Amino acid sequence: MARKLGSSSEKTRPLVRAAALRLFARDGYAAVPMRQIAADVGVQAGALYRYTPDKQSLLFELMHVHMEELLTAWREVMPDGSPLDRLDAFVRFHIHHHMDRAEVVFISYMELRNLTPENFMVIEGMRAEYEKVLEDILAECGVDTDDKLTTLAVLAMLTGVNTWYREGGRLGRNAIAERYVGMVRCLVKA
Amino acid sequence: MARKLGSSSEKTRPLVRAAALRLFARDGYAAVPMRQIAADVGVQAGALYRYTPDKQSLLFELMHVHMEELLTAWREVMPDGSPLDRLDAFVRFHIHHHMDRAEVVFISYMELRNLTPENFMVIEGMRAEYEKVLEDILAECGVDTDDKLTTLAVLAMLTGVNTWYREGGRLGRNAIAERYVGMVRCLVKA
DNA sequence: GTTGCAATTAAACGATTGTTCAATTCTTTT
DNA sequence: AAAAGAATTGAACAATCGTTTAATTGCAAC
Repeated sequence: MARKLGSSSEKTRPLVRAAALRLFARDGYAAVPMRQIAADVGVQAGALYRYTPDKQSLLFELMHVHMEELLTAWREVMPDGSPLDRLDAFVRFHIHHHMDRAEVVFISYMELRNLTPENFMVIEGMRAEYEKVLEDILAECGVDTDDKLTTLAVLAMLTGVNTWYREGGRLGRNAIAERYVGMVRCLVKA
Repeated sequence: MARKLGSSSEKTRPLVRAAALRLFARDGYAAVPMRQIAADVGVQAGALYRYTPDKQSLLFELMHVHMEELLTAWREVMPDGSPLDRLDAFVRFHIHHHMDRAEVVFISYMELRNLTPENFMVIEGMRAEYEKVLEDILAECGVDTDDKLTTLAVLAMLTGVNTWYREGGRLGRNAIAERYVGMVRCLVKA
């Protein structure tokens, strides 16, 4: 017996999230009034509070769901092969993810300081977990990971794609990913 | 005949800038009330308007002065040697700058969208100019810069140091810079 | 069609925002 | 010491913020 989502509430909730995501990404969390999110959904401000307890939860849930999806998506894609294969796979995964989910990725980097301390710790923990994924792969590839410099440098390079990639550019998504694969391979061999 | 800076005004202006810089970097432009900047300086909110026409100008001037100093500082340091020498020098310059002036660098990346459109265009132009510096060096080094991917990847990698470096870490500033020099050299050779 | 509940509105709340300004204090000059 | 000017205050401004709530609408079941 499938659970029906017939109620208006269940149809509107995703719209609220989508509007918050779009506006937070465009103008920044602090600069977006609840009234503007409401207007985007086509509703009055008070109605939003049926779908979220407050503005902070709206931000936190966007980031939390995203980080969970990021971590589980990698676990599903992670191959069993050699360390170098895993590194290539990680680069492709990271690049594609950062192009496909540009808005929520952007928020997850930019709005960290607008989280309450408790919420920040949760997200920060998951971010560290993801960072550890790359660190372990690099270590298996023979990179010295005593200090995190190489790990952070590679991650910064890869994450940078999020700030400049726009759909319809000259290079296709796969071409971009392969270019990054090449660069990371080069860094690992040295 | 040297111009004296005896007036209270000329002594307070830098304090206002310093407080704004510190607070904008810590909490974000939109989250910092003028009253908090005033409190940091040890003054009432109204007094701030002797030193800045409005809050936006406070942000813009911080970023504008910074970008000007960044561009002129490079011109003074830029060596005459081979392209590869210039590349090494640029990496060292960029890394040291991003460690030394962490707060204003951080603001210049994070608060772009809180600039008015006119102010944004000014800063964006200077950012593009700085990007062009690296692009030209890479081109001279034989890197294919038809698309900006390599340039942006290198720049993102280098700029990343701003997010994790903290004074008193395990690695010294020079050691960090030389590690980045090594990585960029490796990327250029491939 | 009436009852009952879910969803929404419109208005209001107190707090806070950037900014202004007359009144006051401080500093310098004469 | 008096006068002038600069600097600062403290109060007020209108606007806007996140959030609450009583009243109203919309919709489903009987």
